[in-house]
Amino acid sequence: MEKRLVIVDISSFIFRAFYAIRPMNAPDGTPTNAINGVLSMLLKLIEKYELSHLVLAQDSKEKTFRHDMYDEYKANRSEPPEDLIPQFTLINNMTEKMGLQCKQIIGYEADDIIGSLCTQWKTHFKEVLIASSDKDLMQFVGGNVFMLDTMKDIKYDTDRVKDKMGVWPNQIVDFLSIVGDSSDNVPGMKGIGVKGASQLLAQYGSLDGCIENKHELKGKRVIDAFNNYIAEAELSKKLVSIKCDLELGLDVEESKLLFYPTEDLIQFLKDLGFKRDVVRLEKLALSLDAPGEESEKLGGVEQFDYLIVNSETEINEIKSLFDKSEQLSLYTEFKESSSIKKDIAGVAISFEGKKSFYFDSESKFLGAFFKLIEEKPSVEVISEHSKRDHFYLKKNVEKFKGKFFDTVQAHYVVDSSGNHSFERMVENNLGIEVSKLDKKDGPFVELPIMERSKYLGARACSNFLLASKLKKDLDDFGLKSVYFDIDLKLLPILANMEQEGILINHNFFKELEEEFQEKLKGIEGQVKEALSEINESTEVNLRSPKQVGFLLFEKLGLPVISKTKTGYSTSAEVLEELDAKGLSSIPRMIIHFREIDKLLSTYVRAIPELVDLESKRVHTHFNQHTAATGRLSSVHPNLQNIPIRSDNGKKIRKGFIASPGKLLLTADYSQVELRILAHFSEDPTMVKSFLDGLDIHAQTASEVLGVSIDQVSPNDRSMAKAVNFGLMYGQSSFGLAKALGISRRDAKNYITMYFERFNKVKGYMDSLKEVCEEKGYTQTLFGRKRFLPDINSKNRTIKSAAERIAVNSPIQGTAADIIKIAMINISDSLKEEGLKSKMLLQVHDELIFEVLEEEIDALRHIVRSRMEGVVKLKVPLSVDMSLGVNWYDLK
DNA sequence: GATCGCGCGTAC
DNA sequence: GACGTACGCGCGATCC
Repeated sequence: MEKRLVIVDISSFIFRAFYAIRPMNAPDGTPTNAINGVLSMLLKLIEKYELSHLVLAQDSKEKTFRHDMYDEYKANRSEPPEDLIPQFTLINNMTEKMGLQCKQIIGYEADDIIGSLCTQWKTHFKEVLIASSDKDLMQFVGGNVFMLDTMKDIKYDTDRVKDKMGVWPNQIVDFLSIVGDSSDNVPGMKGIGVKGASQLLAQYGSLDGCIENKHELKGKRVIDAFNNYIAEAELSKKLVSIKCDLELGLDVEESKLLFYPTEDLIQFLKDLGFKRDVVRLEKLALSLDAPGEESEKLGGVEQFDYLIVNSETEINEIKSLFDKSEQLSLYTEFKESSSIKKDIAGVAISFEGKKSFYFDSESKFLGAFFKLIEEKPSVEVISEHSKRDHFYLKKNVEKFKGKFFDTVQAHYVVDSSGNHSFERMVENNLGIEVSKLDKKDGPFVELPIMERSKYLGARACSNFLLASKLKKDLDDFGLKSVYFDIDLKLLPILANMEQEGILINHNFFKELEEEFQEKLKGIEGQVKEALSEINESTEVNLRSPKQVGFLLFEKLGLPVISKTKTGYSTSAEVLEELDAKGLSSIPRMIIHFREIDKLLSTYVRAIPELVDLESKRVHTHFNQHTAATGRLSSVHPNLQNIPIRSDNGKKIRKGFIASPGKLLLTADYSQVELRILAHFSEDPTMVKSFLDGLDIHAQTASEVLGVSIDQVSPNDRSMAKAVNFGLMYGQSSFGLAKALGISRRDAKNYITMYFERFNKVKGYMDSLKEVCEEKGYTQTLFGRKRFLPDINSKNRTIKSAAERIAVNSPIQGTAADIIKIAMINISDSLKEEGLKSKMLLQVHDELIFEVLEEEIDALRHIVRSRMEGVVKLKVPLSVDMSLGVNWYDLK
């Protein structure tokens, strides 16, 4: 990071904050508006201006040398307002607890401290910024010194000063000597104002220049002034001149910004009633260094040491590092990026985050390194991508038993929002920039070896440092258990599932492709025919929403149902509505075309492309750091959205098959999210219906409609089902009405009746929002956090969106935690009992296994008991299981 | 020719 | 504006 000093005129901040912010009080009645304002101005500075050093300059309480020169100095100042007085000390306490450097020198004003800092320190910094509203300080602007108006976000350079004041920075002193400064009771020269002074200075350069050329001056008032008030001008000049040679007694490095929200500070702010600032503070802290770690804040790549291992000397050094270290970081680069089985191109390791050792893939010294790992099974391997490195080490280190620390996963557990790329993690947490491979430099293997060792070495070192930082964060935020007991344990299990893959019936996909191809041609023919009947011969690409919109709404003149930001909406919902109007047969045809085309392009054609040539199976990748709630995601291909709802779509599942002699076993949690809702809310009606093993949706309908459960019609049940689901997403009456095709009033009634019947559900949801507002995050049953800064947004739309997330995340996230724990326990049991059946896939509430026929009963037993036994809730967890030769025919 | 945002649709 | 979490296709605009 570039060195940037900000000097804050703290008195100026305090007064501006006091007048800018409406009165507010701590729980004990103390006024707090200035404190709050100063805090947020300081935080804004820290967040926005990338400062590395900060000094607060404070006025002396005693009389200053200026009072000695001039009795009347600042004589026009009234006492500060009553409500502000008690806040001064509190602000001092606060800045002290923030660890900020505050400078005060008896007999001098903040201006003198600022002037001295500027002059004496400016060569140490790339930039010096003065945060004050005192015009006098503009005299220092120039070169790398700027003045900052933090309220208006203006950074004054010399040109801006000239614009604002009419004179250049080096003329500010003379300018103020002439016009005076009413706020400090500086007299100036009577009869000359702002305009006159800037004209004079433009012409003669300085006050002395004016005096020398006194006889040339024009205008009665100006001449009078220079005849009578020269003494006043000279006194004024002394008053507005700022001392630049004060003995500061402060070392540059003592002003380094090491701000960290300590317990003490947080408690202090909580006592003042600043709940939301605490959240902002914690968030900000994530992007800053903790105190005491500044030595690790290295400038960048060139700060690390890079060794290429090419002799016994390095191996011996590594050996001695192994002896004294409990961790090492390892960073690998693969020859081809996407697949799990590809060979590595190079690997760098580091034991302390300072020095790295690089091995090329062909290095004859790798064997020695692997042997050292094997001899030290207790070593913790810090990795950025442990699923990948897990296989690398397992392949090369016989009986590899080491444990991993995965930094991406830790970063995600600490804050599941945002970007977990290596470059961002390292930059945001350590302030270190690491290079990225640039495509135009060619692939990794083609770089010179020095470059290879530097690239991976910098990553190995910075990942080591990152791990230390993240371990501290996990501890500070109470997230160690989520990380170590759930996510970290799941990673090798996911790696194994990915490597296992699932078998594909290639011929089936080819046949289905032809079948769907034919269907598409048929539909295209129908569309053409229908169009020719109305003498419309335009060619339309049915895959283009734009062209479809043009056809339907401009050529055919159908009524526009809704619009997107780029044009007409042609969504299925719109097409259904058009079809219902019966004006044209085309919308229905497009619905059919879209359905088949979607299946064909996204699944039937795409999946066989991803079959691994060796294993003949598809190996999806499960991401555990992508979904903000704690869920997994699946990519390449996504096997978590294989169709099941439509008949045509469901057929695709026939293409996913068990290996010969094996079967697929699926096990899914029944209504897991609603059960979690029942557990959390403790709603007696809902809890009871789960305890009684009833059909929850029918039961809901019966409760809401006040009829017995056997009087519930299928339509009633599906209404209830929609409400149950919508509920967990924070759906409004508007949304429910749209989903069910009923009026908004009916939807609203239904929801009202629902909450009357399920009274505690409402209370639970409200409490989720409240707790989130207070704490700034939501939590799952197992303690996984999701931060929601938007929950306190003043923008209603943003706030309600955050509220819906606050309602949904604990439920969705708890379900995600539960199935993750089940996977860990199942995996343990399979190992313990020596079963050869494999877990292949996870689809949020469902697990898919490939099972040997002779292991069916044993596996069924393990899966059920482990899934249902994850945690004891107020309602039972229930699992349904089926068996089949493919993913479609399940019994 | 590569990249990206958009509209749309699939899953839980 | 209005239903939470994902991934990914084809189109078409835009960048190089």
